[in-house]
Amino acid sequence: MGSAGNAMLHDELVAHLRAMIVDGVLPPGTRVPERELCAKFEVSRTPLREALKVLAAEGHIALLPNKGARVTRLTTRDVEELFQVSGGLEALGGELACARITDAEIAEIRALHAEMAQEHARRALPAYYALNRRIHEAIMQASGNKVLQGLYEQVSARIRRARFVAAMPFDRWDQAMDEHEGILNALVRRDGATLAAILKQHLSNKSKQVVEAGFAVEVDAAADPAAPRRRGRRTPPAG
Amino acid sequence: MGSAGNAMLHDELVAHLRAMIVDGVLPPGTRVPERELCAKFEVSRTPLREALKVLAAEGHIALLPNKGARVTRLTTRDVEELFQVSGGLEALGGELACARITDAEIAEIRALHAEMAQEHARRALPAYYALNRRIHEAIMQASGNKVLQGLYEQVSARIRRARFVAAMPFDRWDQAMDEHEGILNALVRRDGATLAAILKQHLSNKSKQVVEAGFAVEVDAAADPAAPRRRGRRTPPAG
DNA sequence: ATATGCAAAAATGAATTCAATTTTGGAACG
DNA sequence: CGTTCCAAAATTGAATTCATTTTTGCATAT
Repeated sequence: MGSAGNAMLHDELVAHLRAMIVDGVLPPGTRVPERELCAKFEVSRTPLREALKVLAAEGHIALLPNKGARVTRLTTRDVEELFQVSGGLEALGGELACARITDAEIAEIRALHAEMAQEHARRALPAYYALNRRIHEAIMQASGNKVLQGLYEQVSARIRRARFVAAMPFDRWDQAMDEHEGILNALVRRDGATLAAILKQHLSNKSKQVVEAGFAVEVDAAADPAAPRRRGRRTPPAG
Repeated sequence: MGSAGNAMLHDELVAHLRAMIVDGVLPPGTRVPERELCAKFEVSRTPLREALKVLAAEGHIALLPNKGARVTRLTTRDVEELFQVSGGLEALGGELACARITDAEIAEIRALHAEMAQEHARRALPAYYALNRRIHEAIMQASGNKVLQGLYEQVSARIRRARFVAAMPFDRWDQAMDEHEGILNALVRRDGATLAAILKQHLSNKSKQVVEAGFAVEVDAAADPAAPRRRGRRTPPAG
């Protein structure tokens, strides 16, 4: 058997493949090399194909009949729609959270917020993003609604696939930090309506920034299926 | 081959199974008889199991390791959470719809509303429900956000699985109709904030009603897995 | 030299086969 | 009479096999 045991197989496979897509190991537009992955994971095609169906249902890959699986490419419209939905989900989550969040949970978020402010001050973007994500997830957690958390995670993963980490103008970054001050404030005051409004605006602003930045800065050109391929042609003669 | 041709197989299978679950042909808690369904649909286990994985990812069935698939049972908490999320999604959809809905679309919704009022007046619950659903879907459609529509459809399907059609007190029914008057009004005025608020309240009220009514009135007792089974015991001797 | 056509190779979709776990039926025992 | 244990049957999870479609490589014709 494989070195990792076999107690999971299907679920692990789905999670692993999803991570590969979300983290950009399989860039948007790439064909999913079924046989390679089978070899890599040391499983047969059956569980792998089951995993592909699930990921297709989640919107991460497209299944073209008789033409294999491709990592879906996000259009500008997709990104805008996803951010809109994320805004709605986070607004709801924030509102619910205000009604039931504990002081301990707030303290934890406050600590994350302080850490994030530090990273903002030293212009450490990846660290800032990691903490930013943890804050938003903590608020969702505090909503107490598992269904909501699940959908948010789904939408978040789809958004995260567009790796727009690179471009973040300083003025926009400062603005985002200000918005987060407002988020923490509203949370402390348990002001659900205000928190919801700020979160929605926050996501809307983020959407604008991402779209304006092009949001696809780090796709691998080699993975572009639109690139023309030569067929049955050798290297041109040198002399 | 089968009488239905084979151009679809997988997708059709998923849709068909999902419909069977949502429509209550496979009641909550029932084991999904894999072999029977294979015979019924005239397919092998491979595509059927792929469909089961997808439905599991959508939350319609639970996959117990080595113990088969079961149609998920909705707890009271599940219902409350699903209605909360649905309220959030519909609020967002209504808000977006107000910003872009056309007069023609409003006219169509107004017509549906009038029809629904008729059914309300004559106390025809199933017809009322059908029109009610079409109205909510039309608003979502008018939002212009495909991602939102998809998630709403997913959540809606999960809610619809609890068939609570039976119990609807008249006073609550009248109240729901009033709320729908408000919905139509806000839509005509393109008042997104108000529409969002009404929709959220509408769904919250519906949730309360459904939970209070028990929301599981028509589950088949024979499908209850909690029922104790006898093992290796014959009928007791009569004399 | 380029374009067209055809056969070989590869990839996909689904059925079948195989191994392992769980459930069932009944026999032995207390 | 009830309980426990074990073997047989059924069910599940995964690998392999088979048929079909698509893609590729090369030969041929214009």
